[in-house]
Amino acid sequence: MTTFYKYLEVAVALPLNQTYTYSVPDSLLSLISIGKRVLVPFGKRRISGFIMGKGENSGHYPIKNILDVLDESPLFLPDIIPFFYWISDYYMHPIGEVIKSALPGGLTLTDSIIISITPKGIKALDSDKINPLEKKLLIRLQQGKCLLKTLCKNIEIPGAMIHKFVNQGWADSHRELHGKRTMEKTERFVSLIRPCRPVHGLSEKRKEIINILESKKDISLKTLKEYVPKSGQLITSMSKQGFLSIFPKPVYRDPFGESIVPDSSPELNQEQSDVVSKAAASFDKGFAAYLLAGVTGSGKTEVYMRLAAEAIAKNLPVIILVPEIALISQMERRFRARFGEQVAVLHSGLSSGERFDQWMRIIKKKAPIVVGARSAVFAPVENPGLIIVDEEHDTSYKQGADLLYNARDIAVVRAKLSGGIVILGSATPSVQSFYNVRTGKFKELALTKRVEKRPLPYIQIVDLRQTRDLRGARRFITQPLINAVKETLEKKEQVLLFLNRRGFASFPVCAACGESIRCEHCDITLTLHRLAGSYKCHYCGFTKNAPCNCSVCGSSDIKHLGLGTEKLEAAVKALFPEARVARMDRDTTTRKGSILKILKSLRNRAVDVLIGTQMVAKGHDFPNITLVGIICADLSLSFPDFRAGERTFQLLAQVAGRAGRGNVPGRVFLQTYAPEHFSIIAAKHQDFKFFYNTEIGFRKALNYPPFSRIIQLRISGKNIDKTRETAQVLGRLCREKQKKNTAFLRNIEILGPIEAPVAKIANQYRWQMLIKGNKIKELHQFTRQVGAENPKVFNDSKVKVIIDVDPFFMS
DNA sequence: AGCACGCCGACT
DNA sequence: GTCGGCGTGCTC
Repeated sequence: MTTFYKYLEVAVALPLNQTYTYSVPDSLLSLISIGKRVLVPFGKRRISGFIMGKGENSGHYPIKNILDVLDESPLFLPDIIPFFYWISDYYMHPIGEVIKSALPGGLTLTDSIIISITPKGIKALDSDKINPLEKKLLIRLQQGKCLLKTLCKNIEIPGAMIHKFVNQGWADSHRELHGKRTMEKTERFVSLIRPCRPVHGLSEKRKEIINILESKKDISLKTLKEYVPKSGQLITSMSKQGFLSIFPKPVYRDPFGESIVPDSSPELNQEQSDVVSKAAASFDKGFAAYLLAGVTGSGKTEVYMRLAAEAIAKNLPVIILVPEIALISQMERRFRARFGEQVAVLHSGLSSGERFDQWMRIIKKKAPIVVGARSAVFAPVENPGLIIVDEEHDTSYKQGADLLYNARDIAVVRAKLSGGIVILGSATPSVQSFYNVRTGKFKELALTKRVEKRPLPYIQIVDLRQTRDLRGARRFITQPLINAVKETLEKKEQVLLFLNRRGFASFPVCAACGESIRCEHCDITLTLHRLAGSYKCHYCGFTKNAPCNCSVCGSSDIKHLGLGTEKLEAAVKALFPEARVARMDRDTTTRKGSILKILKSLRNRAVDVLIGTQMVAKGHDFPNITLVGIICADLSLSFPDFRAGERTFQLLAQVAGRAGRGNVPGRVFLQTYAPEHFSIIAAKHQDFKFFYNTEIGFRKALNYPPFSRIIQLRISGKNIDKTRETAQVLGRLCREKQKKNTAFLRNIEILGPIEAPVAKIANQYRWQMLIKGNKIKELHQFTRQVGAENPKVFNDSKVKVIIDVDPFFMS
């Protein structure tokens, strides 16, 4: 693998749209290979960069030597580099930052300036010629050296004064590297140095230790101490006496807490084996994309596992993407039961060390199957032969910060680049993916039958408009639902109540003056969390003690309008005092393992009624739930986003699918103010095709995706006027650019700029603009040109402009 | 991103 | 007159 490149092409993790050429000193030549990090001089700094390949000495500028090679083995393989460049190009994101986002975190290092005091500075402290500010700085420095950045932030001292100190010789400034050089974990191990015969004459404890060490090559100090209690002191002294040695040894961090009983593959039904054989037939035959539309409970996971088995039998690595951690652990358990040690996992629930270890296991080809969250699309397998994206419609595949990629979309790209096959699975496919089936881009695979022939639940729509006048709890839990809950509880079966909003009340309003209680940093009302005794902002996290008086008129008479899961919980407890109620939302599941705890108590029948937000909608297996109540189906329908209908349908269909997964058929009550809305009707009939056919008509009429493509520009800044101004300038620049080019004028539509639906979040004023067109290439070209011609607008430190290609959330 | 260079306002 | 603000430009 070693590559004797004299010159290297290096990508640095900075917002720069190019790579840089470095030369390699002879001493480091043998250490070079693509995918390793190198430490390079960059301007006055030293930073880490990634080796992308062979560089050229063009002779146009002097080339610097790299300073060091930071990795023993590469972090990525050459085959993934075209994928990185594709992403950098498509999402208009600097290549170095793309790689940084793709790799496990904590690997980039930079150096920063350290300031320390000199003897001359200490002497100056005694002088009476210094002013109080200077004294303050000297006293701080006397306590120890300090980062320049921290110094400026913590003590309010102008940076210039620090420079003056350095010039006067009172302080010294030098650079130190930050970040870990290696992420390997070591533990202290003990081994015997020389045989200690005879052992008689030694104490019992010594004999015991020697016996253990003789039977093993080495043993971790921790384990040895467990075998021989209270031996810590003794081991140390034995090592000092030269009997044994204590040394650090790299250990592998095991993220799999418990071992799992192996399973064997069950018999597939006809449909499942058809799907498997159809997809498996295209292994080794180049790129192919499939949409696997399978109703809930149709055994998609088993299909995934069979295909994975076929792939690794052909030596093709497999990646399985699952939208979130709670579901990953389910998927992971099933894959590990089948494939054991061949499975690696990658998700944010791992510690950074565990994550790194899994990464290295994959790259060293010890685990051909990777199960993980969206970032696992970057898993360092070589030329993946099969990529599976489970619940492909799920919005959490879209990364919301930094590099704004959609893992589902780039999974298709990665499969294409590696000539593998990709399978997108869902019970409620996205409009985009099904459109790709209709246009022949994807092939359709279908699972229409539930395994063990479980019937689909019966879904009844309850029109909330008829019950509007009722007061109290019955206002949002209607009589038919109350009756059904009662019946279900009497039969000792379990109930799931779904409400997609957490907290107690989302709209606290003053009864005296009508003013609502608002966030101090966002343009939004606060939500009362009664259990926590506070009002919380769901956008920035701001909290305020509750109860509190109206900030405008001082009245203490606050009405708590708006419904959340906490209020629902209180209402259920009032209506069914003997029922055992549990709530599952972000507030009750912050601690690690709390989701599993709730699921466990549900399985053990320690809970009768589960109340939850969309967290409960996602694929969890609730075997004893026979009744699902959807408290308000319309909450997601009113979002100012063209995908609101799609999300609503998906959410409702998924929640309804939670009912009756055991042997008992389920019932669903779907409460809504819009019973005639097609998303609701489609959800009632669990009819994806009906939903699609209606929705696609609207998309076409309004020229929304999948018929068009969108690039969103998000403008945000602390200053209300400057932000508005930048947004408007940007709008004008885009329109002027458009006018100069007939193709742009014909093919591109510019919408906005407008103020974002939530105009301020965390003290940032927000504007947005859409660039819409039928060809993504043209949108890229247009946006890139506008960006290149107006770098000042796009790189302003006061007002940030974010480019989001294929935006998911329009608010 | 961070760091240096360079050009205008309020202080010794 | 200088110190120090931050706009502009560059990093192999």
